[in-house]
Order: sequence, then C-alpha cells, then structure tokens
Amino acid sequence: MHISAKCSVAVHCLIFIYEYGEKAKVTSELLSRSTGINPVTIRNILSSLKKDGIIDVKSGTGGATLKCAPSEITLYRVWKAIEPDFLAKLIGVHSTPSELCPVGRNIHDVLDSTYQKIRDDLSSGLSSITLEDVLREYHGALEREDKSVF
Amino acid sequence: MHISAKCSVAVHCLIFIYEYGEKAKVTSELLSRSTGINPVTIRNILSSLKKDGIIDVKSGTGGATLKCAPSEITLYRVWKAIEPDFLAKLIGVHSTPSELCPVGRNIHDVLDSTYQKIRDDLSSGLSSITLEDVLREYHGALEREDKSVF
DNA sequence: ACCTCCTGTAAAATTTAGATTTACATCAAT
DNA sequence: ATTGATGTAAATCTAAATTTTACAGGAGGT
Repeated sequence: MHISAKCSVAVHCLIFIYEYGEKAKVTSELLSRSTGINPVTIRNILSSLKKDGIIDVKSGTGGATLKCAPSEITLYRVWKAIEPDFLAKLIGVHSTPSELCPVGRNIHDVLDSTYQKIRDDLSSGLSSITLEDVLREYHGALEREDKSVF
Repeated sequence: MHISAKCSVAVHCLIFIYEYGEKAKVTSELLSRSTGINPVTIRNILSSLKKDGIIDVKSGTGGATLKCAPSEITLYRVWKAIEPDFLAKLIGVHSTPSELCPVGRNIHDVLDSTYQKIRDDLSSGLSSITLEDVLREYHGALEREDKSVF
C-alpha cells in the first residue's frame, strides 16, 4: 500500500471511531470490514495512532475511542504517527547513483536542497487540515447522500 | 521504485545531459552507470521525456540532448511527463472501502476534496522549480567539492 | 475462576508491483 | 554491410508489503 493510502486508511478509521466510538465497540475486525484492509494491518495502524496519543484502544476488552478533540488532530500528525519519515519517502531520491560520476556523487545533496521547499509546503499543508475539517466534509457528503435517496 | 525516486532519476539524467550532452554521446548505457538504474528503465524514462519535448534522442546513432532551455523545464513538467497522474499516486486514497458502510461509501469523495488543496500546493511548488535552479544547486555542489580537495 | 473476546506482535506464506534480463526489429553513420 | 544505439515487448526475478496464521496477555462477564 502506498504510504498515502495507508494514511487515508488511518483517517478512515478516525472518522469511523469519531462516529461510532462512543456508542459501539469499534474493533479492528469492524474497521477491517469498513476499510477493506485486514485486521492485522488495522491493528498496526491503530497501534501507531495510539502511541501518538490520538486514540485510545482498550486492551483486553477492545474498542477504540478518540483521545483528542478533532480540531487538535492534524493530518500532519496522523501521517507522522503512521510513518515518521513520510516526507523523505514521499519526495525522495534514488539510492543507487555512482560515486564515480560527478552528477551521481552530488545528486543527493542537490535534490535534497531542491526538494526542501516542497517538503516544507507539504508539511504546512498537512498541518493546516484537521480531522474537524475532514468530518465537516464527511457530514456534508452524508447529507448529499440522504437527499439523493428521496 | 517510488515515483518520486523515478522522477529524481529523470532529473539526474537531465543534469547529466545538460553537462555532457553536447560534448559527448550520452547513451542509456552511460546514464545507467551514472544513476545505477538499468538501461531499459533509463530508455523508458528518456522516452517519456522525449515525448514531452524536453529532450531529443537520436535514434540509430544514439545520444540525448536537451531540447529546451533549462529555465523552461519545470519539475512539474518532468514529473508529469514521467507519470501523468503522479498527483493521485502521490496523495491517494485506498481503493478497497466497503460500500455497505457510510464511511466507506464516502471516504473517497471526502478525502479527494480534502486532498485537493495539498495537491494544488504540490503542483505549484513543483511548477516553481526549474532545471535552471537545480543546475545552480549542482554547480554550487561541484564548487564545494573542488574546494574540499585542497 | 473460567470462559470469551479482543489486542498486540511475531513469523511464515503469499501476493504483487516493478525492476531486470533477454531479445530483437529498426535506424543512422562509417 | 557492419556497428552501435534506440524502442519495445515478453519473460523472469526480486523485493517489499500484505495477508495469513498463531499465540501470549489483558479485561470483563458469568
């Protein structure tokens, strides 16, 4: 799974947990069915989110709940929790250049400084979006869905 | 290879072609040795760059040369040439959600609109960087390299 | 206390996407 | 013609990651 898809799964889970976490017992099995991703991968994702303090997972009895206000959960935080060096993976350089070639020797330095601004922009973009924003979109989509039924 | 790494290889090739394309015959074999990527993949990359009009590759006798001024070659153009839907691949959504779940049914719409701004930022960031800028970095790195010898 | 359900991991098996290899038709210059 | 290169296509290989399987450990209900 592409790292961005993995983070999308994480957001999917967070929406689900926000919506149902208080009323029902949200297990990895349930999230697995909703996302289409197997339970072990879901547990790994939840585990990362838990370590970051974004959610709480009851061990033993099971069930996940949000531990933060949606407005405090930025996409940056989620991506970082799932994959600490997501920036380098997302905007990266090939690792095989030849040390014998002037271009090969320097390509890493050159592209790293070139990519820095892009990475920074990406970071601040992700930082500016919170789960609250995503939930707003989600509820909008739900409403449109309801209307289309009638 | 991650798509960003592939585009980095493309930029690597472009630097190489700029530096040596006029003096020497820059073949896929040569670029293969410099980048550490096999000749066929290099030829595929060159083929994409050629189709976009960024470079010219002499068929028959061989050798690649730039067809544009470095100032006209933006990173956006390069990435787009290599992978037309790189934005969706870079910032994407999992494709397996359940249609039976409200979250699953809507996650694609929700995240697509959420990601739109991020994708736009990324586009304009990549559009604002040209091969000219990269070459400037490269020549700076070369100078530092020379100095460190003495 | 026991039983059940779930988490948290680890290890093995499987998948799959992509790279590499191989092959060859085509083209241009010597 | 011969040589050396491109441009693809097809087969093979590889490596990364998911999925499967397995199991120890925790928490609550009976």
